[in-house]
Amino acid sequence: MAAPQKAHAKKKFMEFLGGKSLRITSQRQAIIDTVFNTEEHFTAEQLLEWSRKLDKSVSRATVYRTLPLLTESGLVHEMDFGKDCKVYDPNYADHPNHNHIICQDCEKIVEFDSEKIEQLEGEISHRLGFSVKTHRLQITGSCDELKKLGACKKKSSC
Amino acid sequence: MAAPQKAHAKKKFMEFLGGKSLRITSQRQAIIDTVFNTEEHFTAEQLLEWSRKLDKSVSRATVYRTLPLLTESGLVHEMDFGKDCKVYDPNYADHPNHNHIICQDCEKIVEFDSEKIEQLEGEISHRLGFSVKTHRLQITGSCDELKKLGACKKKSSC
DNA sequence: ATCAATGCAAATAATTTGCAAAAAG
DNA sequence: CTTTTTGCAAATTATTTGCATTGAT
Repeated sequence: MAAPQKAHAKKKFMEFLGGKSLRITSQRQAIIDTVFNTEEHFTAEQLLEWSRKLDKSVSRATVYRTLPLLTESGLVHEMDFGKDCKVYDPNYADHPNHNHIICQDCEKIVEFDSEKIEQLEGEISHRLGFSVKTHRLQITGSCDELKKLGACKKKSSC
Repeated sequence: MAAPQKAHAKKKFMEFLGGKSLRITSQRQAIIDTVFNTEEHFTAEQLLEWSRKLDKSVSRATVYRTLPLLTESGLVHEMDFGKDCKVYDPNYADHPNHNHIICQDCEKIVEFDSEKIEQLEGEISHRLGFSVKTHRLQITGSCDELKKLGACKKKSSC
């Protein structure tokens, strides 16, 4: 269950680095291993913390310098959930068009795909004279847990 | 063309303030008049600038203290278009569920409604065990101007 | 050797806040 | 009078950057 997931994405990112003659240092390796070993969204601060478990020498600056590379590669997306800090989503290699639904109470995030919505987006955009490059759909609401148990535990990342 | 639009929204916001026994000072009045007189999205800095044309004494702090009231009332929404600063949208009184399509080059923003998408969102959310509270759909792409003229002028707010 | 990458600490930039003075009810 | 609001300037917070040093190729 903990074995290296997203091996494909990791490899792709290494190639991305190579293509720009950027080096794979031990710090970057730790960051990459962390990113492509989780399905969870994370903040810069969390990534720092997690990466340091693999390599104590990872600094905040290096995390902040690596994040733009990850997003530029398209394998990680920068998200905004209305918090003060940015959140990063490592699941775009598998599901390049996925959407998010977030519980307003516990901040649980569920990802889903919808071809129908995608298609409608395309039609409407075309009608308005746009050709679609990216789309981002976020729904917020209450999750089952809240309805059943009366409350779901709050979380907060930054 | 310049006459007070959104008179209804403005009135609603005044009532919202009254309900919380908050006062309508001259500075707040200038800010409110500005907000409900435009269809455009704006940043805190722009709101400050525009409000000062109505009342020189409006300060940055007051703008920043008034914005949360505007969003709390639901008449203005805080948006995030991946820029460093937040953008505010004053068009939610008329179209409470509208979506955005943004040109990646000139940052032109077009708003649109889609009942079909809304319905799909509801169905999917329900299937995933969520009841929808809000939804936010942003599409980015290239606008006609770019395709026809080869380029559309870039803009940047912050 | 050469050029990229690092950690550190200082710098940014948007937003927030403490406080004493001013204004509203 | 009492309570809210203001402007100012200082504080906060996430993120970025300059620089001298270290590490990869």
